[in-house]
Amino acid sequence: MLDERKKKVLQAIVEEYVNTAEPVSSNALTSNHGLDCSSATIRNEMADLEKAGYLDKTHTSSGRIPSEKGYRYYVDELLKDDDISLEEIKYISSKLETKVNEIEDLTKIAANTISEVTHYTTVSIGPKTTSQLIQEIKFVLLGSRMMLAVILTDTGLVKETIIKFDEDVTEKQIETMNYMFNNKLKGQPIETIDRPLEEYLYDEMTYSVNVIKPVIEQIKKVLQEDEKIYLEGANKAFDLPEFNSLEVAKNFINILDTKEVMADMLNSGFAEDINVYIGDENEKEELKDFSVVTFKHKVNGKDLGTIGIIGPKRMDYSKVISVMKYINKKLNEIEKG
Amino acid sequence: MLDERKKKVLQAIVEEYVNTAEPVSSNALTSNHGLDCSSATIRNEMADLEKAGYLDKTHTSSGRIPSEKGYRYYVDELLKDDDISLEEIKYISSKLETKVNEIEDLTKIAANTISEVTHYTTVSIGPKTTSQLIQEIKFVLLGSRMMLAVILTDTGLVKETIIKFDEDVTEKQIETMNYMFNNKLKGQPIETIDRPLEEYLYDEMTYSVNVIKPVIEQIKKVLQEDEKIYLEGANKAFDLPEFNSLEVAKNFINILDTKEVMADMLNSGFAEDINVYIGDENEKEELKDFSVVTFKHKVNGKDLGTIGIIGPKRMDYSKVISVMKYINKKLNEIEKG
DNA sequence: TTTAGCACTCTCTTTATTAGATTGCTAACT
DNA sequence: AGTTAGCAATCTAATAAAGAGAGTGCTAAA
Repeated sequence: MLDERKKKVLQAIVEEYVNTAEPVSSNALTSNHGLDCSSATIRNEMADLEKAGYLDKTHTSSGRIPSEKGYRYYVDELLKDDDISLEEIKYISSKLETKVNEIEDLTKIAANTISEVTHYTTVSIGPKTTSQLIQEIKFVLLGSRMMLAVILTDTGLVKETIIKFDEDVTEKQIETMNYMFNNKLKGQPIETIDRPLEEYLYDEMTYSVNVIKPVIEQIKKVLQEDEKIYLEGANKAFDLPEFNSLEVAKNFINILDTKEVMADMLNSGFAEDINVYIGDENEKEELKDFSVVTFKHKVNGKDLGTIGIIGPKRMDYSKVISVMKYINKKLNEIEKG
Repeated sequence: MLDERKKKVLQAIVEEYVNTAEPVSSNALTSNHGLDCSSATIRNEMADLEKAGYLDKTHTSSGRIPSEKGYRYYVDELLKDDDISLEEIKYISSKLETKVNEIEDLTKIAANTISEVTHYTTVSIGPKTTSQLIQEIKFVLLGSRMMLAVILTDTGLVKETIIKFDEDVTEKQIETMNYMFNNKLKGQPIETIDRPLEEYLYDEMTYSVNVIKPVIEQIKKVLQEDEKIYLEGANKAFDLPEFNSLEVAKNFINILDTKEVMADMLNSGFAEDINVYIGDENEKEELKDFSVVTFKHKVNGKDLGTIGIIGPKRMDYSKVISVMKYINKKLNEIEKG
């Protein structure tokens, strides 16, 4: 357990380092941090904190930087979650009040807003289709060989897909098919579309496989396909000094380009709605030099998508978490009001 | 007019520089380029080419690099447009034969293929909605306060949008509205949805403005909204030596992040189907240090989207153009066959 | 017209030097 | 026992100097 002064010193070092990106010297802490003692005393405290693993040095005679353990302690114990200005509140409110018709757009707007306010790169993904129930399926004939299938889920998600046929189909065929599909799938989880069901549909349908097959395949495809990942503010990272190394910059761009890493990151286990992964805490090898904060965006318990911030370990955790909490609150207000 | 040997020297320098990214010395050209003369002779030719503006030096005693004029001459006169290997042909063919139901997907696949084969970053955009005719509009009621509008254009593009109402609407209302909209808009260019038309619709419709207004607004919005821009292989640029400068790298990421620059680039005037813009030839200030090759992808004269390659001025124009031409040929074959 | 030869120029790399920042430790102070 | 001043030791980062290497331009000969 850290005593009060050690906590203060650790907090001051994290905040100072987050601001300046330079190792923090004992001298720098004597003023403006409410630590009423000399630099020598702070040096002693720093040495203790380093021994305990909360601080690191870049070289023997450098100032200190927080270690991952230090950041973790800061996030768990010292963080301010109301680090948000009036201007920021205004900006966020105005952005979120934009009317949108599709859930994914709302998540995108939230991700964009977070990126704008925090100056970090964000990635976002829509709600997971698996785990949702099919509420209704509608077929709309477009021309004689093309159809649109619309699938509604219980959480209000709408999925559309175009289906093309190799032969002409009639309104009547479409209607029958639509009835069959709804009959069988309504209220079912999306994973339901499995082999037995497919066989049932093939059996029941009296007409050509040329018609029924593309429908099943395309619906399966659109329901199973990975959600699109949206990126915001990729360029913002390049304003940070840690990205002045080409290797880091290249690495970062590579990560953002690898959709699987991003998707796994956003979909990984959520004990809390807001999760912080610092450096090595990230499961993915590629992310071990970065910090990630994910934010599962829910309204009334319904999953509406996930937003992730990727930045340096020297991230302004207070700002990021304050903004996320405020956005969460605001979104729930809007949805209910 | 350049004599045969000067052409050969210029061509050799462009190709050598494209390969190595190093200024080309007179010595490097004496072997392997079909130039049967000494380095001193080549030095004389190089001096002439430099005076004429086709070559540049990085410093007084360095080898030569092509100037923008040099690249332009190469592209116009010396380019090979069959610089494509059997493996590449096979790879491209297999990628393009993937069945797709939506036009935009085809353009995306083509852009992805180009990026994979050339190792440059590509951006792509779907067909322009303006300049297309509305073929049909379908309304589908989803629940009691939500509707899906599907708009078909003459080129086979399908646009969908969800519309939400503040009051309950009936199937019958939707049907009437659908009839009115089709009656008025079928066969019309998309720009048709203007003030007078809106007024006509408001007048004709007997029911609540709460119903008709969101429909018109949302349809207008979806038809006018900017096409999405898809990016492929942003990380590939970082393997090129010209991106070893942080400034250039940052610049590049900034450009890719600025959707307007990309959209303007892809939508700018097309005398030809394939257009090459070298450095300063780019209209956009941001692109003046890069080269861009755009490729308007058409089948049977129908616009299906545009793909652009962004890379260094030291781009492998022969490879890029060969690949584009082959893809163009292949896409037309597939569409017709 | 082509080529060999060579001085000249410029970059890039390596090494050395120096100034500056910060720590850790010791000893004195409260 | 905790705090502080003082100072040697350590390391970085910036600057300067020196030398190797690559390539050109020019002159004069083939």
